[in-house]
Amino acid sequence: MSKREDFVTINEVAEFSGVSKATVGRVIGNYGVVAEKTKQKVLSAIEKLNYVPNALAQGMRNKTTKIIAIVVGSIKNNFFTEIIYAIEQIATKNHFNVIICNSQEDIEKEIMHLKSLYSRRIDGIIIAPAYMADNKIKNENLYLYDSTIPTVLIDRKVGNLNKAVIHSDNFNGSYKATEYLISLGHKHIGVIATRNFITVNDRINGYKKALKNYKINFYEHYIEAADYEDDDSVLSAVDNLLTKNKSITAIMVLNDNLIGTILAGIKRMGLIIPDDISVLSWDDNAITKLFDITTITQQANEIGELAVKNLFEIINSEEKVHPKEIILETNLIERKSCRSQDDIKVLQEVYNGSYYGNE
Amino acid sequence: MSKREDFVTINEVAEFSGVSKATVGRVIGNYGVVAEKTKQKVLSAIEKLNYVPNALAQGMRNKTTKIIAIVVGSIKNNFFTEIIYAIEQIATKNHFNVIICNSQEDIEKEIMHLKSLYSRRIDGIIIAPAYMADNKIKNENLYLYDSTIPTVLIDRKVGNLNKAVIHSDNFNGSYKATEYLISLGHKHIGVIATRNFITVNDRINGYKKALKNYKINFYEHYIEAADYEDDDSVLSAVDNLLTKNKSITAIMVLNDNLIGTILAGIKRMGLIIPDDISVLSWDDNAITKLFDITTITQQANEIGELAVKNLFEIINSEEKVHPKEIILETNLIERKSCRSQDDIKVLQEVYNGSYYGNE
DNA sequence: TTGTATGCGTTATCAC
DNA sequence: GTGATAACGCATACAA
Repeated sequence: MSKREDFVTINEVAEFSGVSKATVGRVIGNYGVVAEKTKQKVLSAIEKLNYVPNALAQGMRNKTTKIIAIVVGSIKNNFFTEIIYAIEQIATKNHFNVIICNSQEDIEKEIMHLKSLYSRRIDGIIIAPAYMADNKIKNENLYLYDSTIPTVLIDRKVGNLNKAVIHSDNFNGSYKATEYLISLGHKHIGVIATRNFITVNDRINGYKKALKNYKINFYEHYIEAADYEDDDSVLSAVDNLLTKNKSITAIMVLNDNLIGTILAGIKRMGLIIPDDISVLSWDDNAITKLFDITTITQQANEIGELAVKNLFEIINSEEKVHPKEIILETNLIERKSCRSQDDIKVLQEVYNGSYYGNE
Repeated sequence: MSKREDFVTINEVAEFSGVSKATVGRVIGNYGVVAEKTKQKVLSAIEKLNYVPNALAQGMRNKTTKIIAIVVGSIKNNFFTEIIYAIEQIATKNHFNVIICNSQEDIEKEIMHLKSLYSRRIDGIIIAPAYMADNKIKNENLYLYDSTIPTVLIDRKVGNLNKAVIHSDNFNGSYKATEYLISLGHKHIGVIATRNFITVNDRINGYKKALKNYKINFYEHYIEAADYEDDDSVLSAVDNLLTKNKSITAIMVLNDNLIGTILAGIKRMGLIIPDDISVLSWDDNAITKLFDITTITQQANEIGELAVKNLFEIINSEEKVHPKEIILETNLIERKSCRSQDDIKVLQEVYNGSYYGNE
């Protein structure tokens, strides 16, 4: 690799303006005293030479890099993109740069990134850890997660790391959603979700809890797994769920990147929403909006904002440990994709003749 | 701000293993000769102390940072996200970190970012410049764009910067799209587009050229501007276009982030696609797929890949100047949102009785 | 086979 | 008011 040696240094500025680099430093750093005339000489030299201080050298000297990093599972995921956006906005305002790292939900890749970030001595890390519900951080890597670099976890909490965590109330969000469907008279509620993330687990637990509280049977086969990167797996999840379980009247979708394909699958089966099947999704996006899908939303923007703000708080604090858990409420946005079962009962009774049978 | 001074240095490793730091350096850098026994001592010290070399110091010494940056208008935009994703993938494979910068299509912000990146002495920059068709780079900032830091421009070409550029063939893509609509018999084709980006200009020019070639009148009022961050502006663009110009039979949408709202607007007016109005969009996303919208696609992933690959080529080359223009073809994905006008004519003739009138 | 010494570009203390 | 200089952590030429 070719090395570039063509950046102007403070020495060249000093030479050009006929003073020592100490004086140039005083002008740049705005400290000490400099004669007005000297100052002007230096400033004009800086401008003429296009001098921009070397941040690496500053970093070494000052022990601060003005860089934070954000590590997420995928930057194609809407939820993360919105979080990153919020983080970048605020970081920039504070004159920080943001390094993005994509773990692809792979722990090895995540560790590789953390090591690289650690070596850069960045000032802070925001991470949505790629840890599944059943994973643990290996001892040999613990120093990367539990370093003295200020760290904020988002979206997912990891074991007993003593770090600030910011995430949605997945359990209650799902509980509310299930409760809502139950209130419409649904008793057979299917679920489609991706793999074993902690967040998804919480959502499934919320669903189970609601069923239990309302004394509704839970069936393991009402839950179908799907891989959002594989459309076919999503389509066949819809197929399986609805053909094997004829009594299902509503589907809860626990991940936002599934809804598009699920709608396509439902359409393919010739079913109408909400007449034949009710649908409730997670997170809001162009599709849920356009199709008037009732959905549970997370405060992605707020998660991002809170993450940076808390990170800066930690960076600026003298304390070493900052345990803290912020749990954000989810919202149920009621639209037109869920139908009351009472209507259907009426219809069925009409159809069966029993409704007017009493006349 | 609290400074951290708790990172293990090469000196501590040396001390711990009872050798000089030069020897530690030899072990880490895998150069020179080290006795096997010494090597083991050092390695175990590194592991015990969790030593990770300071990349800042390495950067100063080696004059390379292993960081590249990507500067785009918005990281919420699908097109850019896909490009960033491709870049991040390849950069990581090459042990580079990626800094993302969001210019919000604001030149001042872009310059601020470039200055910051310049100060970090990063190894390369990929930028989608925030320059409108009529903008020029001020002389005082030219050094930021025309620095010796390897640079690749994407999506948009800027004046006469002697840099590698990678972008889609917007002109011909739009020409093809217009031609396709004309071939279906459309003569009154409306356009909805965002503001004055060079890319959009090219697309409009392609549209005009096609009309001209097929001897079809061009009307300025067939082009409506809309702001994708303002749903109302999009809705009223649809409204204006279709109520003021009753003869329009097809709409071309020149930016992908508009299509969702435009579909909503069309639906609101009670129009059916493609029976009442044909729609052709730009870029492919969840919505165009779900609604079977015919669209022009750009090779976003390829643009990202080519951008990094060319960037690395420049980084590894001895040459100083790398002018180059790679123009990627767009594809017309024919789906079901555009209807042949012949069908309609037939229908109209049936309706008017003239079709069977000759019998 | 290993150790010593120097420079990368800043910042800031100390001396004049 | 200004200049000389040390230190940050690493890589490596040179010495031993």
